[in-house]
Amino acid sequence: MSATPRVIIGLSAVVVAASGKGPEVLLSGAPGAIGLPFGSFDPIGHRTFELAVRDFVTSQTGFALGYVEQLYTFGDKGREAPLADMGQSSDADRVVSVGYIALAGSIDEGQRRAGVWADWYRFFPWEDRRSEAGIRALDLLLPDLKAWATTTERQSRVAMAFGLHGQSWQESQVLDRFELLYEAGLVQEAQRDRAKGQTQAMPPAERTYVGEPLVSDHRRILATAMGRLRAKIRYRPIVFDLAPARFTLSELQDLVEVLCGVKLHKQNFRRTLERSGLVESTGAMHAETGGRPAMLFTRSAVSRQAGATGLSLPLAKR
Amino acid sequence: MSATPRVIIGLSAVVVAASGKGPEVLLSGAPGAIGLPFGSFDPIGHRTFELAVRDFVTSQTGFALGYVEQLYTFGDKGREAPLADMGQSSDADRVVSVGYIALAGSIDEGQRRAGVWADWYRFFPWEDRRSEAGIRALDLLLPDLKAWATTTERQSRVAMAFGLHGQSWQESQVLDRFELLYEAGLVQEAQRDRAKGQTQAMPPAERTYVGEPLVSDHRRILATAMGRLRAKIRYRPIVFDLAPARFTLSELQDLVEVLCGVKLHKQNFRRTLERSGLVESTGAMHAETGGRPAMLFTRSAVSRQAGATGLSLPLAKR
DNA sequence: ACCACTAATACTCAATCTGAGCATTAGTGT
DNA sequence: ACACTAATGCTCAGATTGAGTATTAGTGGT
Repeated sequence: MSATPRVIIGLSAVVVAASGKGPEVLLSGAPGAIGLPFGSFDPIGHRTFELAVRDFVTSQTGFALGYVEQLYTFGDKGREAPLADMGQSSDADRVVSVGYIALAGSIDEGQRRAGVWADWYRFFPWEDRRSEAGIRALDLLLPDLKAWATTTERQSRVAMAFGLHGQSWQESQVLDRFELLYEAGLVQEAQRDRAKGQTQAMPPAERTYVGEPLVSDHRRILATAMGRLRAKIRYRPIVFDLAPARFTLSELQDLVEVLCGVKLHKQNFRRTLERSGLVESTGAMHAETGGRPAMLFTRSAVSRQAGATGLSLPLAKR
Repeated sequence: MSATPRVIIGLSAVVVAASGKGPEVLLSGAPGAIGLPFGSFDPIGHRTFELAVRDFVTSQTGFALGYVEQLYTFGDKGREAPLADMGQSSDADRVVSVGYIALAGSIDEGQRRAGVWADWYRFFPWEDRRSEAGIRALDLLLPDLKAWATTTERQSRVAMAFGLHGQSWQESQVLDRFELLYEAGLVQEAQRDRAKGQTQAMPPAERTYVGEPLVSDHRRILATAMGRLRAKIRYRPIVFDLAPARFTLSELQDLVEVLCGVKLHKQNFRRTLERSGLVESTGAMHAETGGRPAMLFTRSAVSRQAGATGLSLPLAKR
């Protein structure tokens, strides 16, 4: 049994930060081969995965991570393209990657410039239902998706995932949507992975894709993270790990909206939020917006307790 | 970098089935060294983890799994005791185990006897808040827990996890509770893991423990699975993967109660359930209970859709 | 000092959901 | 026909939501 090829455990981290305008993820790699921060797990040096993740993210990017949570372990053969720059996996090795989500809190311009951050909607334009660009992105994809959906099973999956035919758009089904686009060949990774088996490079595709690709299966990992984060907002107070220490309710709402890609009903958002007891007002005000000054809030002690719930998301009408 | 010790990927499965009276998990191993079904992942033969899990569970136990979901990847050093019967990991190897939950549906007596099934409350008596035995189990532990909680931080963790001081009992915090008991040395694994480093075996403990131990960190894996399952019941219609094809609402309620270890308010349970549209009545009746015959229901098409929600759990008063 | 403008905050109202019970059946066994 | 036992039905008040309308308290000119 010792002739088995090695298994290499890679760790990838989806590090999310909120920077004034939106959710941004930390990237690494050279142009053309951009991916998530990725490190390999050293069975001797690292006692736990989590420590290893904190470790390599900090040493690669200088950030100290706050909240860290294991995401998923990706082990499918064939889905990952070889990571060119790792230089330590031979063909015979099997790379299994344990993905982590980390929330880096709210970062300032300085920190922002220190790392390579990108708005996550660059990779998933269709996930932003608030912007014109997002709506347009989905409109571009839908005809092709529908053309691909030749069976009823496919049709119903598409309808569910993308909220067609009266189904509602579920912001957390990011992965389902990505998987469908992948299967339908509408994201670049699909073509790349198909080509991989062959010796000859495929001719460059005619197709212009919507959304930028990432190295290996990192876009899938990112989709998983987005979905998890969006779902978790509803049942655990994690937004506060992305928000600054003091914030106005509008800022918090903006943050949630941009993470979930949807518009919320303002008055109802504040109402449920204040009732929840997750925030408490500091005395201070914030008057930089040109309107009535807003109260500054902080997360309350309640929000730090183990069983604390998340936010309700009162969607705004059309 | 090629001198690294090998990493071995183990797969462990928490296979849950509902057998008339309660949730049962599939076990394997010899008496005294009971654990979860465990297999090691073969990087060549297995294309995906999920296939590997289905594969080894079926070959080890004869069951075909239904719903399968990845649980967590456990990689902490020191938490796992060596698995005696694996015989393929040398001391230098690092075993990382990817845990899966699988729901085996509703099993009959024949299937039940074919495998080694155990009521999961054998390992977590305190998790059953409906039975006298469960209440008593917790009462036995609380004094020791309180004695251990010397700092305010510990006290508040204990209070949160076990629903003391007005905090409510959260059925899904199974892992938090187990971790606290472990840290407090109130479960057998704690003592075993501490003894592991030493050459001499520790003298047998005087203490009588509440709840049976499992091999390696399998009880922790099981706790994770229970927590996940209990939480998931609320937001995804997974109960139906444990219920028989046709069931009465009382049977379904029983199933949920036993999984979550709490009593529910009957009328309200049926009300929300019927409103949810997750079930639909077959015409048939079931009259074996000695009372008014009950309508037999099935899960509806809605309950199979991607975005379908779970059940609400209207707790019954004291 | 006064006015227009812009967000932030306050209130309202109806439609739903929930928590708790009380009341009515439709079988089974005698 | 009668007692018993679950399964169903119904009711009511209190809390939560979805959607708006109505007031503020600053800011930037004039």
